[in-house]
Amino acid sequence: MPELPEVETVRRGLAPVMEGAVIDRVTLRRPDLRTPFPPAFARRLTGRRIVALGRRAKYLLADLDNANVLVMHLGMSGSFRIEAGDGQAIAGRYYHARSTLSAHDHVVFELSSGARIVFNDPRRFGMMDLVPRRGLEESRHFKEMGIEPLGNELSGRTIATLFRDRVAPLKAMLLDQHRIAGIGNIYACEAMWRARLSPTLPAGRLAAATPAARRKAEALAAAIRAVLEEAIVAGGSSLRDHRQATGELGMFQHNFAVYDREGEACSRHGCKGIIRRMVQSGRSTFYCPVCQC
DNA sequence: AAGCGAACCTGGCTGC
DNA sequence: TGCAGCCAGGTTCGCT
Repeated sequence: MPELPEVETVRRGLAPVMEGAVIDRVTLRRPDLRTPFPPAFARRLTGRRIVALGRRAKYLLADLDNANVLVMHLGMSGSFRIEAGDGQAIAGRYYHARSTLSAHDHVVFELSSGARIVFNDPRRFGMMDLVPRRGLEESRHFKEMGIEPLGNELSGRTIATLFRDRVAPLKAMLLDQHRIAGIGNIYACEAMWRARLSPTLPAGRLAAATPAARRKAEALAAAIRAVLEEAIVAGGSSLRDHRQATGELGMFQHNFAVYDREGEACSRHGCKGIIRRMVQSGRSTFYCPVCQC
């Protein structure tokens, strides 16, 4: 499911009920997700107050009052849902009533606010870990992680530096979390279309010392920033199963220019192209063969 | 070392 | 209706 905009949407949904709440009880309904839960995971969380809920790339970070951070990743199919007692408002809003847990509800957090937070993940590519706040940046999840695309670092110059001498296709570089972190298959396709760049362009070409290359790198940086920001405003993209933690659907899928639109007309003004699908490093790439060159 | 492909796991959809 | 095959928003490992 979730790329940066979906994770940010989930964070914004969870923050009002999690921040300031104490974790009364944690239930693990299986021993692992993609990786095992760390030792004594539930016990170490119990009784802790959640100070803040943050995000780094596609990771959610719950800061705890004992200087540890609960690190969570949604993988491909992970989602959170917020439940409350019947008719009980939390932080001024109503949530779904408590439901019977289903087979893929793997983790349940019961909070002092009365909220119950359920993590569901059919494919179990998600992950949870507990890491000391000091040294978080050096932990295995974040040590090699690339820049935050909505932060100040992203620019044409940065892209040129990150892609210099790389011969791999642009699409593969955008998916490489060690360079820019948070972009996934949908937003890589959408950003390349917005910047009118070919997915097969050797990424290093954007680092050439020519005005044209500089313009392309700037266009790509602007496109990445714009598409991620617009998607966040729309509550992310709901394809099969992504929902916001509040249960609402994201709406950005209606704004896709290329993703999952094979065979449709390119929507760029004046372009007569037909959207095509190709496979790059095992993933579908959607693009317009006419205006992305 | 960089760049691929495969693997992890389940469910939904398509076509026979 | 049943079943095989393919595809899916991510990450990591292992092979060239």
